[in-house]
Amino acid sequence: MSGTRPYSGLIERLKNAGLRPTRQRLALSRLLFEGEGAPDRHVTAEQLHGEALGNGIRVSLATIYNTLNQFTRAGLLREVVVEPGRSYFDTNVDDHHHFFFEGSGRLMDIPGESVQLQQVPAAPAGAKVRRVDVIIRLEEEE
Amino acid sequence: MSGTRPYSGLIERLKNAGLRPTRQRLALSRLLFEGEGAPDRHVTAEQLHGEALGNGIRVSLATIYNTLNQFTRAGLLREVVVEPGRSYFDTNVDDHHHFFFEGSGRLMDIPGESVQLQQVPAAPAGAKVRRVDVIIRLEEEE
DNA sequence: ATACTTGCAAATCGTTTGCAATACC
DNA sequence: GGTATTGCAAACGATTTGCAAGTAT
Repeated sequence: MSGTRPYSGLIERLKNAGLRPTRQRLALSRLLFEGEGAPDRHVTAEQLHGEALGNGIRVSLATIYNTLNQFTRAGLLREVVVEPGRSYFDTNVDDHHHFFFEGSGRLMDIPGESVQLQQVPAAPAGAKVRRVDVIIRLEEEE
Repeated sequence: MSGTRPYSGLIERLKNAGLRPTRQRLALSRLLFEGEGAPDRHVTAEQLHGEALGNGIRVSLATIYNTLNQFTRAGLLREVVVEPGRSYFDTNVDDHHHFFFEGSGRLMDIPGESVQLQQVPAAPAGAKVRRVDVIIRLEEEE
């Protein structure tokens, strides 16, 4: 299942982000950015941990958390808050919004152009808009 | 500070929601729906607890949590998720969106009409839209 | 009287942290 | 070699839960 160029540009990518390309960071990058479902992945720490273990990658959950946070700070990931008490990380860092399936807890990108705010209200004085999140919460029918 | 009609329609409101109007539920309703800042309040459990204690209302934090959840289920409150690890409850149950001040963790309503989605993408097959949340994240300038 | 609520303390969940061992440059 | 990173286990903060005691109808 491993390709011929196992680490393509991932090492560079990590270095550019100011992160040492360690074994675990590389392996996780691979899952996140080149794995099944990339480039539009939405993972929780637990999920990624399970996936790593399933692929024979030995990483502690603490490292998963640390890595996800570092990647987020470095701009490689984006954190999405939809549920109290659980964080999702999105491999798509561009401007876009989300569908959230309430039943299964699954998150899905909405292509950037298909939601358009007609008018974003002016930010209150002394504040500036850092980001606009649109979450369309879905109920799954049987 | 207590008015002449201390419980106005709150008892009815609770009864209609299928909740017994107990001492603590009434007191909390009063803070939430008739207190300072009503009818547009955004509280965390901790905040409401502190406020209750400050007003001489003896309630346990567990009861605050249970009450907020019951009120939410009953449609008297709406839960807003903006930060990982902290839940806000909104006394405004109508359709509307929020400004979120990242520095202070303060939440503010945006009047319903001033944000308009130009086109809400169709829900994926087998799912229907339950709610659309728009959160405008603000950075406070100095 | 009966069923529902409350408070407390303990339990749980997701996440973070301290620190000794280990890997990277 | 020196610094950054990892893993483990303990610590944490927010929230939930079990159960005995109290309260509403």
